[in-house]
Amino acid sequence: MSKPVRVRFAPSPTGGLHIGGVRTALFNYLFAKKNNGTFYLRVEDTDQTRFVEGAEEYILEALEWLGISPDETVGKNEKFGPYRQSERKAIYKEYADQLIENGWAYYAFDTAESLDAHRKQHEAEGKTFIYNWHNREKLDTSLVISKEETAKRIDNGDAYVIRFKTPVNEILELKDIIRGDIKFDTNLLDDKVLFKSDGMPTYHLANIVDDHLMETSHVIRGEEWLPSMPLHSLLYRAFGLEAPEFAHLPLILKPVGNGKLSKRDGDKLGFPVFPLAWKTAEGTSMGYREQGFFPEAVLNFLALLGWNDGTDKELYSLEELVDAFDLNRIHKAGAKFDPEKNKWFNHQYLITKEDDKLAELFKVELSTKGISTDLDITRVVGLVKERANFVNELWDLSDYFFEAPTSYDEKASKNWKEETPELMNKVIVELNNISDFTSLNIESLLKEWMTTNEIGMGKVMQPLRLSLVGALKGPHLFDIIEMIGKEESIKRIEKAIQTL
RNA sequence: GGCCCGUUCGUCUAUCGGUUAGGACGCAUGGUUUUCAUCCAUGUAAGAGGGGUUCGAUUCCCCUACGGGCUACCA
Repeated sequence: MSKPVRVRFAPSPTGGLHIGGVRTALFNYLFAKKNNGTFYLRVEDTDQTRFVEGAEEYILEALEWLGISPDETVGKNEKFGPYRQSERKAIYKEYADQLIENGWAYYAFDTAESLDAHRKQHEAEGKTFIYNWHNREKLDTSLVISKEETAKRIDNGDAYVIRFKTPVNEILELKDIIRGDIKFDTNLLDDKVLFKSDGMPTYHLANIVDDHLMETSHVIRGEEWLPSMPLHSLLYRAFGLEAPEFAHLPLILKPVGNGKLSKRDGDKLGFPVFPLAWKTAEGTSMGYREQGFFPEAVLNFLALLGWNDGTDKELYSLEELVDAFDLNRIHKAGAKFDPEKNKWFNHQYLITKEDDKLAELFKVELSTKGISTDLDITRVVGLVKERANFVNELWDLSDYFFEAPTSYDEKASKNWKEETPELMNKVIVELNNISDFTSLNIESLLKEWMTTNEIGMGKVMQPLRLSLVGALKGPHLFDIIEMIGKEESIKRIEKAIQTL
């Protein structure tokens, strides 16, 4: 256990970073920091057909927004660079050749069409086609022709791939940190393609070579990779290398219905599955950032999806997560994504944020709305923030501070009785007489007036709120009166008298 | 179809053989706020089924069911 901890997040730049990928990155980050190790990012772009412009930049930007940027990656501390697999082609070829040399791999000349035909035929007969020991010598491979013949075909330009020669009759007993011991029968494995005819390695080869060269100590990845673990383990053996430790994370499932969370679910169900908005030809998928989520809240929620430290604690800063994190305490089963709880986390972060920090964010909103004001925004935010889940809800919760109501809530208007206008006119008189126009003072003077004249509080307070706010909602009424001022308050009451 | 992983309240989860099966989200009710929200209190609701092992199983083993993943010259 003296080997330094080095873990990686290895996404493919094929689109926006999915929320499941974010969690994988987070758990890698937490594990690295917990163990004073290194968290690096490697770009797995070996499939040129699926490359998407801008995806790599998006991933880095997303991690940066979340505050879990890698220590090493493309263009940053390239200790074992390059960190883009497409730029490491020559390395993989060397390793593939080494495997051929040692008899761990072979050339296969089958065309995609002929393999397809084989599969279809097997399917028609109710059988499964597996490319492995039981048929590899009946197919078009270097195993059944001479070295010279093989070399000749390659020189001729015949398209070939390099396949792994999976050993036979062996039960592999592998260990996963989260799942414990897992057994695989090598006879059921297929001879996976390691090196493609386009000169690029497949994921499997590149992954093993790079994890070794980049001195990876632990491979923490999604459960969808569990079936590849025997192949990867065998590859390490073939290279005479010690395998890193493995931990396969449970998947994040759809909130409703069956299956794992997909990129399309978010827009369909009204919550983001991307950290940042992601634009494609078909449209833009919403992002956590754009929806007003705080990165801390997203991380906190994600961390608790499938992991907990055994206590009842739920709110963790990133530092606290690092401190408490333990791979062994990750739940084995997949977890359904819960948009409601996700919101709750954001609410928790919002109400504990300092008012002036929130005010800064809110001012941006206000200026895009073209609102200019002399009001103390920090105080406004402080008065309404506990009603909000997101910064972008602040406006709807506080618009009456900035603009007089243009309509009155229908239900609440029932509180406007026949005698109300007369009462409200008296309130105007009282307000006019107050010189020290502070919330506390207004409150005590008005209440005093109501008690001495034996006027029921409800008869005054409800219509008054309706006049000023337009509905029966909002913070302490006298705070509102002080904030908008004597003149504006009276104006609004007069308008209500006319309108209602 | 084959292989692998999984299964505690609606959801996220605690429990490492003996508990009134705990917490959180959600929902409901009550209190506070003569508003709304916050907050507080209370309630709601769970060990997939069947076999074992054991004095005793949610916990260990097996079977079934169900859920999930993989099964490409994609990652």
